[in-house]
Amino acid sequence: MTRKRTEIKKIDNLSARQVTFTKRRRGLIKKAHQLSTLCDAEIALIIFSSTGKLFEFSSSSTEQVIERHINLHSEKSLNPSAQQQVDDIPCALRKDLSDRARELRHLRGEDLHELNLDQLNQLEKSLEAGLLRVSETKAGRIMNEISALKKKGAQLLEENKHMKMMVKMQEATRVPRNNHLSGDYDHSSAYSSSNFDTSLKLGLPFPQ
Amino acid sequence: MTRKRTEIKKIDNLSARQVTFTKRRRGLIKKAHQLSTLCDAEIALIIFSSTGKLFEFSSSSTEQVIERHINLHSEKSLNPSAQQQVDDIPCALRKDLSDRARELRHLRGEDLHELNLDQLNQLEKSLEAGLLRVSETKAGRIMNEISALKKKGAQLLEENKHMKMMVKMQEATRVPRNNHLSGDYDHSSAYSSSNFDTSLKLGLPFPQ
DNA sequence: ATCTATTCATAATT
DNA sequence: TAATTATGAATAGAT
Repeated sequence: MTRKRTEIKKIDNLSARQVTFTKRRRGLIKKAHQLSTLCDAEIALIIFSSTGKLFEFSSSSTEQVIERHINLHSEKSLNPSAQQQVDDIPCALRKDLSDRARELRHLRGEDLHELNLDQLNQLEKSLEAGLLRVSETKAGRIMNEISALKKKGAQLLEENKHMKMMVKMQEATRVPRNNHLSGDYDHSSAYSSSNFDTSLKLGLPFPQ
Repeated sequence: MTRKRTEIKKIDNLSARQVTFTKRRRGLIKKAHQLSTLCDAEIALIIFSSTGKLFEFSSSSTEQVIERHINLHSEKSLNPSAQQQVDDIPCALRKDLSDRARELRHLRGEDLHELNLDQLNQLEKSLEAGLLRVSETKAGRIMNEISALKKKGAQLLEENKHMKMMVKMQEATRVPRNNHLSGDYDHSSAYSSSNFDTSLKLGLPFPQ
């Protein structure tokens, strides 16, 4: 909303999207808070980022507002009253369960004969979107690993140099004061070998 | 926020409060919509006015977002095992339910931060396999539709030819035996027009 | 409801 | 990642 009029459609660039998400999320929560205070309204705001992270604001408690919302909606369908409690809930659960199982099968490419062409198209879109996100996440993860390894590598190189210098110095003064220097050598050796161990552990996240 | 800096505290004057509520509520919902669109976030916004009236916005469905919110919070608190005896089956069901919900979210590319690189690779493979199957099924379905349409087209062409011949013959013998031939013409016309209807219906599976 | 002066939010930039 | 700034957007008060 500044420097340039912003078109309201998904921001392609990932990092720009993340920055905008952070800024606008803050702004939105601020406005929600202001509205609830100024006008004495009860507000719940639930935000899941595209990476699945949860952000929420509530004037009271999110659970409380959700409960109020659910109550309002269930009042419409709450007449066959009492005896369901033990019986009906498991039934609804079962329904949910089988719905999700079916959706999972479809996402795995099973039982596709149940679907018409429109549903297949929709499913294809959903799979493509999911795949894209997974690939993006994986790429990001890998880039992080690589840069961490590079950093570690540079660090090790540095330590290597240092060690070589130590060894050289030691050799230069080898014959005189033999006992003292041998003690120094052992110490630096133990130090560097423990560092190599650490680097090997850091390498392990790639087991393939 | 204009004409004068507004202090964020409850507006005393009732009508001023109502006016502000209306204006800011609209603004808030607009911003929520923009955020969800720009950053591909899943958002639910629930607003109860001080008079108890409900206003809501959701990028998908409020129920869906609420469910996701509840799932996230209930997964954290799932250890106390003892007192379940009667509740045991529903509990197992619930576990199943949330497991499947999680798997579905992952397949949709949500909450991927929960997964390590191995799991991401596995998920990617699964999505690719599913996508392949869906694409193949879709392609097969489309090829079938096309060949059915072609067949129908050929059939219609044949019938067309036949009709033309009939008309020609009729014209050649138009003046004599006028009544009889007119009856024949009507009959074949009705027949062919019903066939055109059939072909149009077959075309419908492609609504795009 | 509409208008406008002003503050606020934020896209681009650093 | 965190500030800064120029400008578009929201809105308080007036009509």
